[in-house]
Amino acid sequence: MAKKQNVAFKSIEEVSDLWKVLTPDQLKYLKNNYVIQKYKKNEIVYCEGETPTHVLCIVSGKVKIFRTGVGGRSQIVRMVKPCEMFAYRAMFANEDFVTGACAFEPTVIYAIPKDVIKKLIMSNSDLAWYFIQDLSIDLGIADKRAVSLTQKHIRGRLAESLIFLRDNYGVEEDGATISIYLSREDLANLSNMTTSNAIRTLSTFANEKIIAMDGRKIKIIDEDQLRKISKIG
Amino acid sequence: MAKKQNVAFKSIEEVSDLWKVLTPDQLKYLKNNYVIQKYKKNEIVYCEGETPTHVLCIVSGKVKIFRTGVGGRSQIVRMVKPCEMFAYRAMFANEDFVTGACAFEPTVIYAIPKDVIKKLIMSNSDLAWYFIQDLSIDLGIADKRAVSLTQKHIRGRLAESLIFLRDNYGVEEDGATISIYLSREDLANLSNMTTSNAIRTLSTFANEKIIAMDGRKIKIIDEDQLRKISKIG
DNA sequence: AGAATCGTGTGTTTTTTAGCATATTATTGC
DNA sequence: GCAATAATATGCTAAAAAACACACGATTCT
Repeated sequence: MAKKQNVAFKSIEEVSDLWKVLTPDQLKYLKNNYVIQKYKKNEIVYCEGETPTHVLCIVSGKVKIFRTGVGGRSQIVRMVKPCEMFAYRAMFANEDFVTGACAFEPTVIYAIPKDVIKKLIMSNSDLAWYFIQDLSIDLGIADKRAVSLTQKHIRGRLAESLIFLRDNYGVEEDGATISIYLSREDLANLSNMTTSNAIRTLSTFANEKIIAMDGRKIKIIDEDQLRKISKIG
Repeated sequence: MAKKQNVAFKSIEEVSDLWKVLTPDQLKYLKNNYVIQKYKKNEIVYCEGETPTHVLCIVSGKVKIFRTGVGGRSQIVRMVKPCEMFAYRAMFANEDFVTGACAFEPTVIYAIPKDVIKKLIMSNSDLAWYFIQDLSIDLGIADKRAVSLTQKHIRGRLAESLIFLRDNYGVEEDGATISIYLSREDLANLSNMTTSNAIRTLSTFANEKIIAMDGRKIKIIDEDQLRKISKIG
């Protein structure tokens, strides 16, 4: 805590290749009109029910998008990593947020006001096409996830989550440890199960030498087996 | 079967207000480039794994979008009614279909080739914005559905489906009978339960005077109670 | 018309998973 | 450094839902 961190962040056009489709004038307009937001670990970015005002783009850090269901039980519906955008679904649909967002770790975000992003989309068809593609990909993921989460058994759902985390966040130098450390509760909320069952099933996987655990670090030992468990459900 | 039906269908700009955003030239281009498809009851429109070639717009009829999960169990992920479009998600995401589509009843569809709709989107920002909105709305519905389907109990899920069907397809002249007749199996696939449980729970609702049934016709008698059951899960 | 198939309805059993209780170990705050 | 709190772990019980079995009426097919 001694040194005040005052690192220069990547500029907005470095964060995402997306902005390469903008004309010089459009890029200038964007650069004059975004703001930087910083969030601490476990800090809420926005809440369910709020009205969206900005499209958000992660510079560094990780964010979970969750929805509170019956009896306050929370489900993680998406996870966002650097260079990815979020908070645009509700804005584009002209709705209030149906999900909340919370930083997993210290996170830096570029926030682009609603009217700025809308003007850019309406004046740049490549940018519009990007969002159409992005939303279409997300909707496909949501459709697949809904079926997995409802039809697979606990082991299958947890295996799928572990593979998802590995594919999305990558692994550390050892080539096996998943590069994101989730609490058992988050892992449960991502896999549609109770925390107890997440803990229990992780232990079983460890006993079966499919994974190894060290606190929140999870190392995938037998990926084939994990994929098999995910597939058969 | 005696008379050959050769009714003139609504023209494409009558089917959806969407096309009002097109310029006269764009509308002409569209009208020169779509084809009509007809499907019988229970006929497949497209299969999981196929490559999309056309955006589809329902003129008349009803279509279910489903996904086959673990052990061949089918889940209905969306339902489409007249004036609505479908089959565009996979196309825009540049993926093969992750879902299949099947006509509930005799259905007439206008099919717009991929390159035609893409050209129109790229040359008309209002059209692009329409699809951005539409996809955003669908993604919100998918997010909410995933949580409902996983967290609510059988009664809550079935109640939610019945309300969804009423809100989406409306009611008949009596003001209570839902204007779509699904098999018990489809109702089960929509509500993430087995056919037996759909049948059983419908009977329970009928005994509790929340609904009344006559074959596949379902009449909602106590809407407040149904909404309550859906809400508490 | 009769056989076969399909959709519907109902009871019973078994599996899966949530819920709860409780212990133990980390982490955080003062 | 120590108390308070949160996270992890594990066993037991109860509830929910699937699976299975079987009966019956309505359609469809030949």
